[in-house]
Amino acid sequence: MPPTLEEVAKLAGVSRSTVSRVINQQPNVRPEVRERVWEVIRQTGYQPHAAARSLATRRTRVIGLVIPQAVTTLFTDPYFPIFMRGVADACNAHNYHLMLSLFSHRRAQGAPTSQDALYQQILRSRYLDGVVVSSATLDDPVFHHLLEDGVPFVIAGRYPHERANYVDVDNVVGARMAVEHLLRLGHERIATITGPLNMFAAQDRLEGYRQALTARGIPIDEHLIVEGDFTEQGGQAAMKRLLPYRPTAVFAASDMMAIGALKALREDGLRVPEDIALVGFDDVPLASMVDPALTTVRQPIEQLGSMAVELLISLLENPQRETVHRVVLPTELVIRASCGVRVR
Amino acid sequence: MPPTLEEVAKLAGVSRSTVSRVINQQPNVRPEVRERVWEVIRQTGYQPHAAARSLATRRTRVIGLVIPQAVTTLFTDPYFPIFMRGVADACNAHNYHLMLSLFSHRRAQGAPTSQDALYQQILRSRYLDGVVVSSATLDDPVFHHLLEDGVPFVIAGRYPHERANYVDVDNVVGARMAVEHLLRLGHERIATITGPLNMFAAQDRLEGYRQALTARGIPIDEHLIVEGDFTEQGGQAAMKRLLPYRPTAVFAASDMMAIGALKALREDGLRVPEDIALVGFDDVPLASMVDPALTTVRQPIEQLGSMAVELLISLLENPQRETVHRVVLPTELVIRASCGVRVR
DNA sequence: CTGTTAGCGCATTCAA
DNA sequence: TTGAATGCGCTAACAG
Repeated sequence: MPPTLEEVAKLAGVSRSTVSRVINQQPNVRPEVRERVWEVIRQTGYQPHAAARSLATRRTRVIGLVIPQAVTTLFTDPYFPIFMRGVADACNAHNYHLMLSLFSHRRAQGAPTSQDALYQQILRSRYLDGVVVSSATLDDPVFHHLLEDGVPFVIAGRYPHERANYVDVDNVVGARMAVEHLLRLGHERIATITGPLNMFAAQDRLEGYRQALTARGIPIDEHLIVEGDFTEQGGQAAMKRLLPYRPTAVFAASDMMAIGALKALREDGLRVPEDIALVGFDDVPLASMVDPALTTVRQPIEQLGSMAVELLISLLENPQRETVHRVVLPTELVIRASCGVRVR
Repeated sequence: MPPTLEEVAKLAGVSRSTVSRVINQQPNVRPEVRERVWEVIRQTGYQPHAAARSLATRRTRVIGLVIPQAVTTLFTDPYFPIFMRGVADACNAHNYHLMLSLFSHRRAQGAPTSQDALYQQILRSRYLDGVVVSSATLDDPVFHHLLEDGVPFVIAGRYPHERANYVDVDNVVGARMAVEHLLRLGHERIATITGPLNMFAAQDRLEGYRQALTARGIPIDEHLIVEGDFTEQGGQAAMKRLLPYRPTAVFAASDMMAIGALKALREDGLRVPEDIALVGFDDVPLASMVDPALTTVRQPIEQLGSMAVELLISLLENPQRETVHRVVLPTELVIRASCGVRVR
């Protein structure tokens, strides 16, 4: 049996309150007493009981990372682990713990509980001080529940609700930079493979594509816009549908889709970048390792995760419910071989 | 303010105990009373307070997934997300929650706390009912702490401690099958790129390699054994070191290393499988997508995660501390193009 | 500066 | 079958 506050107090010859003050770094404890208490804490290996503390303080120091409908994407795309590392690092740095809520597409066999019920349970049982939501679709019910239950939350990705705090990357500008680069290289028939359009990230990248072309006075050809799903297979399939329309360049809204497109082009005997230029988005590690190396838009994925957590924590620790916080991180064009520019 | 047991009891016109019995599915409540209480629970949206419940029951229904020294590997290798999906699914299925403890290699800036201190804190604060440990090295201090604190735990991967429960895949047999396959194809100068040898999985795969050769009466040539680190870059570097010794076939202990090796071979102008045969391990999604498609050893990664959780839960729910549980899942040779067999 | 007191919300004896 | 009483381990007023 691990020691309790009570026991530590007895051993140190003080009251529980004093020990409590010591472990909570509160003032108003005589230095020598403080030292004596620390000594006992060290010797006994005392550690406060999390549940007891939570019950008293009404805070858990646990934040949840909610990833709704864990589509296959998440597990093929390197985005996810990198993002999570950012999240985990920030939690560690601030002494918070991380609860992971992944909801698989398929209903778990043993559980009669729906994803919706699981949300409710986790959110309302007050396991969590706050929540980071990632990769949700626009209409995900989690937002409804979060708002209704008044759970503080931060979204990784834009979300246009008046009470939604979020951290996002500048998808519009990133995509525009990519397409502008292709335009500069002389391309005019530029196609795009979008992400699933029920996600804002996908919508925003498409918007960037549109803006770049429009600014150049090039009319949008809807045949050159095909919806993908952020996966490699999706990119490959989308590219096949694009081929009949003979684009000279393609902007894929994710690196994995670009890699899929690369495959489709190869199968069709087309060379990249000689016959067709290709640009991706994300700059995942794989992007620089494929042949030809992918020109792409780098987004600070890990930082996105850290920032989301840090924003959430700042919300938790100074509750200024009035203001809504939004952060947009910049993206950066990384030029490699696949767009046809000769790199040194 | 969410409702408490007390309030529900009042509304239903019964005592707290009765409501408690109802939510905990206990017998000895008159059906009509039970129904009345449920009705109030539904209407109020009552949900038990996790911390209060934990304090009383001394159980949290939270299990931890501890991944020590989150080396880069974890975030490039698709192994990790797939494993985690298995873990998360099993948790959802059994109504447990998942706490993720990732410890980054680099010390988080804000935190003066060492990884060791973080372990202590998480384990001893009784946030967790039990722990699944993955990807630990042999000498990781977490094992010491777990045993000392008496926290129930299951390791994903073999661990030869008398009190250690684990779930593993049959790395030895898997590796042996891979090498035997190469032997059958007529190869005799078979090299291997191992994983980091401070992990049992790496050791075991090397052992399988040795067994296959020895059984065939082929002496082990230490020049043909090079240590990698499970990453693509590591595989590439290892392959380069191997080239002077002119193997005719290579068994890489992970697919990512095999892909790295592929790259090194290409750079050297060698064709796979014509000039040199290549076999990997894992069967990650990427394995079937590279060119040539990788012959590899499939391990049931997702199942490994689920089984680890299920074993842990069974340990938690029927505490038979005497017995130690060990599960070894089978592996399977998947023959594709990179080994030089013509596939239909 | 320190101790006493009173909950936090629930499960669980024990009586009735 | 039900209710009243007790305590899980801690924090936070409030006195002193």
